[in-house]
Amino acid sequence: MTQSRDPLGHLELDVLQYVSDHHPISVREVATHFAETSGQARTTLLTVMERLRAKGYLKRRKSAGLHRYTPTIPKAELLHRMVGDFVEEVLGGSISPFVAYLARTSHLSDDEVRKLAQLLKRTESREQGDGP
Amino acid sequence: MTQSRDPLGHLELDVLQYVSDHHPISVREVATHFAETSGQARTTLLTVMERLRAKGYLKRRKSAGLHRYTPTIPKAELLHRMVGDFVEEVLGGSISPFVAYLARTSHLSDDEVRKLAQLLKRTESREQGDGP
DNA sequence: CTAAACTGACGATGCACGTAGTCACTGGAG
DNA sequence: CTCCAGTGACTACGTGCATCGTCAGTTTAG
Repeated sequence: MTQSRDPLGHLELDVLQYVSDHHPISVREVATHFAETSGQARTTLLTVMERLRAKGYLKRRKSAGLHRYTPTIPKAELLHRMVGDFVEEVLGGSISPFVAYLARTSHLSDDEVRKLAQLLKRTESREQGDGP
Repeated sequence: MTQSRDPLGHLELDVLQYVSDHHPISVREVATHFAETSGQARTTLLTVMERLRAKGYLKRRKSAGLHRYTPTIPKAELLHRMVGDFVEEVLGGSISPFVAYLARTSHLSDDEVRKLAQLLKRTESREQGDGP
C-alpha cells in the first residue's frame, strides 16, 4: 500500500532528480549545476539535500573528505511514486484525465482514444504496486 | 504556451474541484461539505475560496444576499492543465513515466505496453494545448 | 607546519498555504 | 422597525519550503 511519504517541494524534486541522474554526487557538484542553471547558492543546495536526506530520499557516504549522496530508491521507482501520488491526490485515483490529456496533446483520433481507454480500463480504481 | 499559472495547494485544489462539481455554490455549502469530510471551519473555506478567486480560478456573483462561486474554467480544462503542469514540471515534459506507471499498476502485458507506447509515441516532446 | 580553500552544521528570513477568530454588515423573521 | 442568523472582510499565527550567511572543522597546497 502506497505508504505515506513526505511530499517534496519543487526544488527538492529537481535536486532529487538530478542526484538520481548523477549519483554518487557531492553537494558541490550539485550546487555548481544549480548555480549555473537556476542560480542558487551552495548552502541552499546543501540545505535542500540534507532535507531530502532527513526525509529519507537520499543517503550519503563520506569519501575522500566529503559526502557523496545517492538516492535511496531508483529513479524509476521515484517516478512511479510521483505519478502514483499525483493520480491519487490530484486526480482522485482516476486516470481518465490522463487519457483525456494524452488524447488532446497528441491529437489521437476517436478510435485511438477508444483503444487507449480500453487498454487502460482495468487500471481504474485499482491502486496497488511496488514490486521489489 | 502553457501560460504561467498560480500553483495550488492541496486544500485549494480540493476546494476548486468541489466547486467545479457543484457550481454555482455558496461558501456555506462548500464549508458544510468540508466540515463534514475534513473538519475545517467555515472561515477557512471562505479564505481559501477568496484566494482561489484572487488567483483567477473562481469568480462569484451576488445573488439573494450571498455570493455564488463558479470556476472560471471548465473542469476538463482544469484537469488538463494540472496534468500538463505535472508532466511538465515533474516529469520534465516526458510522458514515458506514465506509460511505465500504467504498465505497472494495471499489469499490462509486454505486448500491451508496446501498443500503448506506440500509440503515444507522437506525444513525446510535443507540448501544446489550450483551445481558446 | 601554516594558511588558504572547502565542507557542513546551524541559524535566520521571507513567502505561501492551512487554519481560524473577530467584527461589521445585511437580509429576513416577527 | 428591530433583532438575529448568516455572510464576508480583515487579521493573525503555525508550518513548510526556498534561500542564504556565518562559522567552525577538515583538507590540501606551499
